Amino acid sequence: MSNPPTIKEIAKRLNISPSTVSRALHDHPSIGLRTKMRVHQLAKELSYEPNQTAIFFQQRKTYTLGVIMPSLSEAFFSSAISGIEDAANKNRYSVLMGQSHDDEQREKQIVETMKNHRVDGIIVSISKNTVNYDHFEMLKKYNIPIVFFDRIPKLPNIHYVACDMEAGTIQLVNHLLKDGHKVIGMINGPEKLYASQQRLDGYIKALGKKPLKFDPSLIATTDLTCEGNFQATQQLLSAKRKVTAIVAFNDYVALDAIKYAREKKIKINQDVTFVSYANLPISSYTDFPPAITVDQFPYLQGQKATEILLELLEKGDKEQEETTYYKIIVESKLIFP
Amino acid sequence: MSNPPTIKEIAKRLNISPSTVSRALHDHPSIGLRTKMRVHQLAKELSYEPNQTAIFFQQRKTYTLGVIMPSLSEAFFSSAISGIEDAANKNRYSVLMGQSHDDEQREKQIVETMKNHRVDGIIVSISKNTVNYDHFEMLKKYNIPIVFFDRIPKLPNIHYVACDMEAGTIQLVNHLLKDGHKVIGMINGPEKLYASQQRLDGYIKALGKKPLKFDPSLIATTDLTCEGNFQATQQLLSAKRKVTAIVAFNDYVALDAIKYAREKKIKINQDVTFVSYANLPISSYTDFPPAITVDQFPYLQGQKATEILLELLEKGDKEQEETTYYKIIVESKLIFP
DNA sequence: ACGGTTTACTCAAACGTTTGCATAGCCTGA
DNA sequence: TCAGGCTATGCAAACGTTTGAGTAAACCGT
Repeated sequence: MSNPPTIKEIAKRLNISPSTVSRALHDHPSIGLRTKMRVHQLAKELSYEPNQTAIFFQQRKTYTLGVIMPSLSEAFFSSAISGIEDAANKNRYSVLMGQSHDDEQREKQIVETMKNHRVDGIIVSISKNTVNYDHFEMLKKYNIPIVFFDRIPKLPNIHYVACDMEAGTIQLVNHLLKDGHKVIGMINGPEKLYASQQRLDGYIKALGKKPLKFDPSLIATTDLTCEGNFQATQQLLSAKRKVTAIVAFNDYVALDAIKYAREKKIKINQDVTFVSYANLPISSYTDFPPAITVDQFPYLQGQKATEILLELLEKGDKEQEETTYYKIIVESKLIFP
Repeated sequence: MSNPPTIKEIAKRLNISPSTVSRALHDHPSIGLRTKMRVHQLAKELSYEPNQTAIFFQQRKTYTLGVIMPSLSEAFFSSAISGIEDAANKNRYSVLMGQSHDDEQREKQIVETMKNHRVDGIIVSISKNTVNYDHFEMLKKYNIPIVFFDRIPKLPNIHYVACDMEAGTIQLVNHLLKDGHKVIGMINGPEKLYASQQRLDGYIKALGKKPLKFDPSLIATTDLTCEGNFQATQQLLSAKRKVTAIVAFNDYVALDAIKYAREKKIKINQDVTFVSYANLPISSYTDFPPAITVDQFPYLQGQKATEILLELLEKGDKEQEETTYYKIIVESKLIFP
């Protein structure tokens, strides 16, 4: 017999029924000690291992979590994934991965595949270009819970984990104000990104309280390309009111902005203070890092999202109708490189 | 009926047998056109979807690849993973992920989990601390092919994809020699790493041809921590023979080395030229990037590894005993940031 | 009209495990 | 002694799909 040993096999050899073997292996109380021992003994001898696919099939549960991210190689997401994997692994779950490349079709296809694989739950950071959420709504019918991560769709009754970038931005801007900055510019990301909105809202709220109201000409947007970043920087630096600080959308944008500013002979963090978001490892290697960066703790967020998903899975079995939705906000923190 | 529709369900409603339905759905030639239509029709109406777990179970195939990396968040690996996922996705395979954190036990456990999940094949970059390869050998019994990636164990008869860092190093050193450098130091990684050996071998071979033979005092090793990097740099800079170029183990090491050198008022890439490996995105943001960096194309390597694994899977079904082993070497390339 | 092929379908087993229910044997207490 | 209650086990169905083997009916040419 070259095939791996099965419960049936063990049963036959011991002249008992498969059900007894199954129960013996699970230490079921109604199985005699003697039989239990014999079963365990033989199982070890044959180095029996349960066929998980059979169990998945039978139990309608795969102990697998689906994770869908726009990109697997981007630092923020890969940190998150690392946190997810660690948390999942600790709870004996496996992780099935997919990357959407910010393509709605691909995202749909991945969701489909994961549904077919019967993952128990899904963590997803939606694609920038996804405008239709049917593929996520559909999962409800299949009883597959979703935890949205970082990029959150505008849907009612969803679970999510994200960083409150509005609050983070308020903190950040307040810090700048306290340091005496009066004219603070912002290089924001594409308007339709939720992340951009949050930053903008925080920026406005923080400034709104102060006499020097919000000035739209101090907001530039970038498409996140290098050229876009330069252009936005140029726009801010040539504004009528001289900015003394610039809030950049993230560290990459900040570094480009700094690069541009240096070419214009501006003294970084003296003439103009640059602050941003992310806390990439880069910062410690560059000579002119942003003065402050808002860390979003992607690893922690990933962990948190996983824990929530696992909780949902546990609950799902017991109380079918659970109407409280997790809306977890991880606090960001100002880092001074 | 709240449960998802099954083949049986369709069969019952149409008063035909499940086998007919199954074959109809697969466009089996022996099913009448009329019946086929009726089946497809009803399947669509009920929005039938095959239960993959049942199929996995029945076919002993999961269309899933296992990927084990030391870390999911490190740039090199996450790029590789991105390549793997893209290649797998294109071939309708899913990817199950695990990170070993360079821990042998965890690696073993992940292999175990993946075997239980009945992944069809595995791509693995082994942990630094793995000294025993039984868990990989064991997979042969289960007919699960492995493709080793980048970090390759010393085992006979294995498939692997890696970058020939020896050749890359030879190229790199030759380039330095051509530029007139006479005394070239090296900051190498931990000796037991294969990656370190390759770099060393390349270094020696490149220098061996020249009159200025290989000088052991020009080799420092680092444990890859920041302090280790500084220390190694110090060692090289204070060597009796004044080095005019330093080959660093990777970009991170190089950046630390450069940082240290700058503190010692050394003019980067003038007094001493720094070169390294990786081509991290960092390089373009830092003021003093390594003058040359050897790109290993992790994304491409990941793709390649996946393609090989898929080929193995196809072959495995037909010719059980295939004795040719893939040893794919991806060529590295010198990049001048 | 009859042997033989083709067409279109059914049957039943198989994949490996779990689990509700049945039951045989034994013990216990009144 | 017997009802009742354990203890240890077996039976069989179920999960959903695929597939080899079998077969009834229709069709063919002669």
